[in-house]
Parts: sequence; C-alpha cells; structure tokens
Amino acid sequence: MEEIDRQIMTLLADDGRMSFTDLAKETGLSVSAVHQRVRRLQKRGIVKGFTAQLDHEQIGLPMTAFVSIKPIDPSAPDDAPHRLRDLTAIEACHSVAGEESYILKVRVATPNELEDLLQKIRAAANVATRTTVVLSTPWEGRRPPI
Amino acid sequence: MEEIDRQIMTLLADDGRMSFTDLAKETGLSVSAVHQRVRRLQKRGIVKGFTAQLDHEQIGLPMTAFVSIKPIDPSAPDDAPHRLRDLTAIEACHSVAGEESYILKVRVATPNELEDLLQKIRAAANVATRTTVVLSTPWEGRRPPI
DNA sequence: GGTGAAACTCCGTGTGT
DNA sequence: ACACACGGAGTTTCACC
Repeated sequence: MEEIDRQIMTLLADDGRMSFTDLAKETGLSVSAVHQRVRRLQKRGIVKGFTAQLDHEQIGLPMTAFVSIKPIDPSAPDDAPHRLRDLTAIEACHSVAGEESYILKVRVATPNELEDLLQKIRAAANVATRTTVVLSTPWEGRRPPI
Repeated sequence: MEEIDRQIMTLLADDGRMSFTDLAKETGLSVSAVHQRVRRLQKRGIVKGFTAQLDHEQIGLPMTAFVSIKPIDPSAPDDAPHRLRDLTAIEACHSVAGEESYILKVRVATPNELEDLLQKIRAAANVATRTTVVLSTPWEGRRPPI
C-alpha cells in the first residue's frame, strides 16, 4: 500500500497536473481511492505542493551563482537566514558544515545585478562572500529515486 | 499582455494545479483565453512542466550535500555530465567558473550512502571531490521575482 | 482503505468577432 | 487575441463494504 503512494508521488513528480482519473488508471485503484491518498499525502506534508517549472533564461534571469558566506564576527549571533529572507533573488539558503556557514543559490539577470546582490548580502548579514558563477546546467531539479 | 503572462506564471508557480477557471478569475480573462496562453507558454518552453514538491525527509532522503569535482587529468576530454548521468542521487549538475569544474547537488539516505556515491562519482568521472554537507535548509526552491 | 455512482465543475474545442 | 457556448471529461462527496 505504501508502494502505491510511492507510485502516485512519482507520477505527480513527473506531471504535477496529471488527472486523478489517469492516476487511477496507472495505479489500478478507483478514482476516489487515489483522490483520498493524494489528499492524505498533502495533509501529511509528504506532498508539499505543486509548482510550474519555469525557464530561467526566458523569464529574464539567465545568471545563476552559488554564494558561500562566512560571518565577519564569529561571536555575533547567527541570524543570517532571517536577515537575508527579503532578498528574493536568493532562491535557496542552506546551512552547511565546512569552512563557510551557508551556501546560497541566487538567480539574477546580469553581472551588475549580481554585484548589487552581493553588496546587499554582505551588508545585511555582516558576512564575507565567496561566489561561484554557473556557466551552464546540464541538469537540475531531477527527480530523486523515491 | 506580457503582464498577464507573468501573472499566470506567478500563479502557476505558487499552485501548479490551479484550474483554468480560477486563473481566468484572477486575471480577468475568459477561460479559453487563459487556456490559450498557458498552452502557448508551454509550447515556447517558458513553462517547462509541472511537478509535485515532495518532502525529502519523509521520502527517505534526509541528507543533502554539495559535491564539487575537479578532473584528475586536466588534459582528458571533459564529459563528466555524461558519465554521471546515471547516478540518480545527483539531483543537479552545474558547470561552474572557479577552481572546480562542476558542482553537484546530491540527496542520499545516510552517510554510508554518501560515501558510496562519492566513490562512484570519482570512479565514473575520474575526478577529485570536495563535499559540503547540508545541515539544514532555511528555504529552497523559492519562486524568483518574475 | 476500498468501491461505485451521482452532482457538480472544469476542460477543450469550435465558432464568431 | 479574445469571448461565448456546448459536449465530453474530470472532480468531489456520499453511502456502503
């Protein structure tokens, strides 16, 4: 039964708009049973939501970079995520082990915008930054083997 | 008119399963006009697809890491993406500027699995690896400001 | 958890402007 | 590019197992 949930999640990860009718055909369950399972998966938070995958080039954000940050004053309390939250160009913020404390993934339109963003990051969180610019992305957001 | 496309994409990025009827209400257009626009956005590849957002903890992949790789033999042809393609634990592969040639984002269940994966990466692509383990993720996959 | 059916809503296409 | 309309398809809830 857990097997069927995995199957449903795999199908929805591939096509987030697949109809309940088609999910039912694929799984061999009735439409209402599938409906019930999807609602339960959402309620449990295993399925957190559904989203459209957009082409960054075409929506005007062709530049991606990873920004590692390190506090200038290591004794100060670390609330970098809170301080950086309003910088919407930061697509992801990961706390990491290693020499730096966070890795940020950012999307911008131009090198100039990246420069502006780095200044804002340094000012907002009182950190030093180390930036790695993405040249191309062979793949991204690939579905994990559930 | 371009404004309405941006609005539609924002709505679909927030809720990938929103009905055309609701999109029509939000945008003030008719259902068929919205339908036409979404199909066009997909045909142009601006909307690349729709996907379910899954909780990595709950699907058994609680561990995330960034793996930077550098070729051991810099004179060899660089076909790392092709050689790494079958390692499905690699969620993303970015070619980057800087000291290393690629940054990989990987998801695994345990430290042991990470160790196995790193061995496979080194063997498959003939590279040295530098791994940064993610401790927590304040946010991820946030919608860019379209 | 599962089914099946009923009532409702939505989708997708055709037609017209 | 958009609006309107209509038949087919999908969704959602219900009683029952």
